[in-house]
Amino acid sequence: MRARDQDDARPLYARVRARLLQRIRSGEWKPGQLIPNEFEIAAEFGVSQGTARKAVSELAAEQLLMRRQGLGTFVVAHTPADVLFRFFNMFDKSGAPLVPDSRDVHATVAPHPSDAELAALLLDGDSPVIRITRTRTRHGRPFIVEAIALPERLFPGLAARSDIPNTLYDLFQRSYGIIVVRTDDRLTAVAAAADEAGTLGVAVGTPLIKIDRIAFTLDAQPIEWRVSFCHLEDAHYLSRSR
Amino acid sequence: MRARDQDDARPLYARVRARLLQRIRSGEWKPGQLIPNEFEIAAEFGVSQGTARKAVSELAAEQLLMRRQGLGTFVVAHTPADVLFRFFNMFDKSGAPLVPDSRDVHATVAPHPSDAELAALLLDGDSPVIRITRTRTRHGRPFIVEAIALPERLFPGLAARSDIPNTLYDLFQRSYGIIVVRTDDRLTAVAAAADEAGTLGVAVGTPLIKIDRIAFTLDAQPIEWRVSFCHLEDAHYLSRSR
DNA sequence: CAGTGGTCTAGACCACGTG
DNA sequence: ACGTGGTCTAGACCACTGC
Repeated sequence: MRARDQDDARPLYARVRARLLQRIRSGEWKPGQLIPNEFEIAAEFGVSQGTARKAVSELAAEQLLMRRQGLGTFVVAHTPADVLFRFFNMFDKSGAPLVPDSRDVHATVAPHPSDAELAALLLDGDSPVIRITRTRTRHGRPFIVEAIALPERLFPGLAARSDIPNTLYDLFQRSYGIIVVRTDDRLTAVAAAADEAGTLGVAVGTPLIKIDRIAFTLDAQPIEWRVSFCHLEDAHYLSRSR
Repeated sequence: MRARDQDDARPLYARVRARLLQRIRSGEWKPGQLIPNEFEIAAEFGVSQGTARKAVSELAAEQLLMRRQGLGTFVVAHTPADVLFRFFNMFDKSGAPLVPDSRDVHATVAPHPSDAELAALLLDGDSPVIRITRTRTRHGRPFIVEAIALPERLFPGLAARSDIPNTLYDLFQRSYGIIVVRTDDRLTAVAAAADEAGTLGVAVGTPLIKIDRIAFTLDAQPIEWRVSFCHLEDAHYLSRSR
């Protein structure tokens, strides 16, 4: 790889990075797999170890690769615990993370998206949509009711599974090769309507946190739209800015 | 600086970083100031340019230094706009940031902290506390009422100022040399009580977002405790996870 | 022990912003 | 034209892991 190719003005490390990323995204390198060491990558692309290292470092900083000194570098394989820790932002009074369970999970496929789904997921009008509803519990008591919309094209057969798990993002990676790298949660306070109040066991009008979430993949494509109504007793949603 | 001093097992770049940080924190390098270039830093500490660069890069990644290619590296000087963009997480329906104003600002000094202030700010019982209350408006209409507590020791004279500004964190840096690097917001939904409802012009019982915020300095010390009650019409709080 | 990621060097050249 | 940050190299040694 020559420095500054005519058609690609990016630095060398950025081009190496892009090609490594492609291997992760395409599934050529699978979750959990050991990738070649820095000298092998350097040799393959005809760059120095330092340049290969910088490419790997960026992907590690984005949590797509995981380095372990003395062992090697691996493609991340998200576990349910990873996903909860990273994207589930609710904690109890003492600061301990809430560990939700799911119940009453229903999944259907709609042949056409609603207007809201179309806008949230940037679909066209003919794209089927998977709709999942579920109730999430804490110590056996319901505290979240949520509705999830997914593009069916990217998750074929998901709606028919009898084993839709509690944490979805690790399933997205394991079974569909889709890595969620970012979520945007829009929070508002709303009064519980009759149906939410019934499911959550609270009075109509009880203040709830409404979370309107879009999850994004590597290339910033919206991959999931999720609306959750949360009744947080002795708990809170934590947002950290830095 | 020899590699791996006896008393300091950290890498060279980490030790250089620590000494640069000290200069920022102590005010030896002031906000907005141009710092020496990478070769000068390298020469001063007896390391290579690459090592100096790594130290500077980490501080730039933490937003304590600002690099401008061709110009130099500067100590960050937060402007009110910076602070809003970085730590004020509210947006309207179209995704545009809300720009709040402040009114009815009242500041007092209490000789002893309340139990809650003591716990939030990790104070001892004899530390005076500055208490600020204010109403924040949007298009001239109140939408947030908040109460702020600060350790008086770190902000001497602040309560007596007649010009407490709308954005506080840039004042903290400019006038007191304290840089806020992280905020933790704990969000819950609550029903408006009589006083909040009155100030915000909503019915008692209206669902509000309550934000319980702790702001932290460089060394992870809590520096501000702020409780805000927010009435977000056609707006939301945005939390991004990655 | 061998092999990996992590640190460090000395020097070179490139790209950008200012004067 | 000059000085800055940004990239890149070739080579060295350190620190950790597992056999």
